[in-house]
Amino acid sequence: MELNIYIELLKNKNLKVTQHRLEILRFLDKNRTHPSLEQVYSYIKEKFPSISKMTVYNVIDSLIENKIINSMRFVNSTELHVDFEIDTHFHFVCSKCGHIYDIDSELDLEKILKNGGHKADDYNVNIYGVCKKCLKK
Amino acid sequence: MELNIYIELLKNKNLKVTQHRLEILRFLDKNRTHPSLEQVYSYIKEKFPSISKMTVYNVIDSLIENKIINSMRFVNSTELHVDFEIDTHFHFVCSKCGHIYDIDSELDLEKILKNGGHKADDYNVNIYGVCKKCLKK
DNA sequence: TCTTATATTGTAATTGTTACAACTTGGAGC
DNA sequence: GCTCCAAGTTGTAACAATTACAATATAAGA
Ligand SMILES: [Mn+2]
Ligand SMILES: [Mn+2]
Ligand SMILES: [Zn+2]
Ligand SMILES: [Zn+2]
Repeated sequence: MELNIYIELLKNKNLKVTQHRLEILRFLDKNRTHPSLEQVYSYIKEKFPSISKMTVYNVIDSLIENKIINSMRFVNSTELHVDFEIDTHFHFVCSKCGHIYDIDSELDLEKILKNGGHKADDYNVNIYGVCKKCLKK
Repeated sequence: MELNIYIELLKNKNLKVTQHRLEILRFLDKNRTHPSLEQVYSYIKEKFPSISKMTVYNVIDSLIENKIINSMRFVNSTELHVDFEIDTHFHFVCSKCGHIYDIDSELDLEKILKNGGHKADDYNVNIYGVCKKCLKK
């Protein structure tokens, strides 16, 4: 059963395996649209009508903190967005349709931070513009 | 008089030259620390004690919209930050001291978006980690 | 100086996030 | 399985960032 994937992700980080965490992980895995917390909450509420929004915040926090998922903010949005994909990639945000595209690319941090002395853990690259689809209209 | 620089920036975009806009521009030019709106408001209130926070939002909005200044959000902060510098560069955010460093680098958008069909206007690169100074402690 | 489009203001509403304390539950050890 | 406790969940309330809006004031062109 595929749920085992998520169970392992959690166990590897010594996180308790709860129904909420499993369902949120599954949702994020199947929906790679970079949903906001509100969107995660809307979805999860259908499965667990009595779930608290605080639980969504808590679950997401623990997943981010343990690097099981990624998070990002965009200039034009006031809320945190999350991404099941943790491997390095960029994002393209369309100002017309709002869609957030994955862009397969990565930074050469070594080169960029050359002799600057800073130690990087992570990064986000957000590109803003008009997407292919919207350009065709 | 140096204020002329800011007056021209505004006139070139057909924006009215107001004391508030001038003072906010001067503040951002002299303080390249990527302040949040709250920080801009705190400062400007000393010069214009009766200024409304809404004016700060309006001024900043108009400056961003007209590409006179830049704006960005960081995953660990809930508020918009602004930057007088509009030329392309990256940012490094220290998780210890919170300082936001400018990193002199740029993306090769052509290469990154190759045949993807999207049209980019702008981008933000945020790198997270521990800065030089904090590493020395 | 007059006029008008634009900017400012204050207030209130909305939205996103955090704090906290009481209650519940997963899973380790028996 | 049963017991126990650390970790997770819940609800509520506070707080913070942002937006909406309508009334008033002002910059700048005629
Ligand atoms: Mn992604
Ligand atoms: Mn900068
Ligand atoms: Zn689009
Ligand atoms: Zn630091």
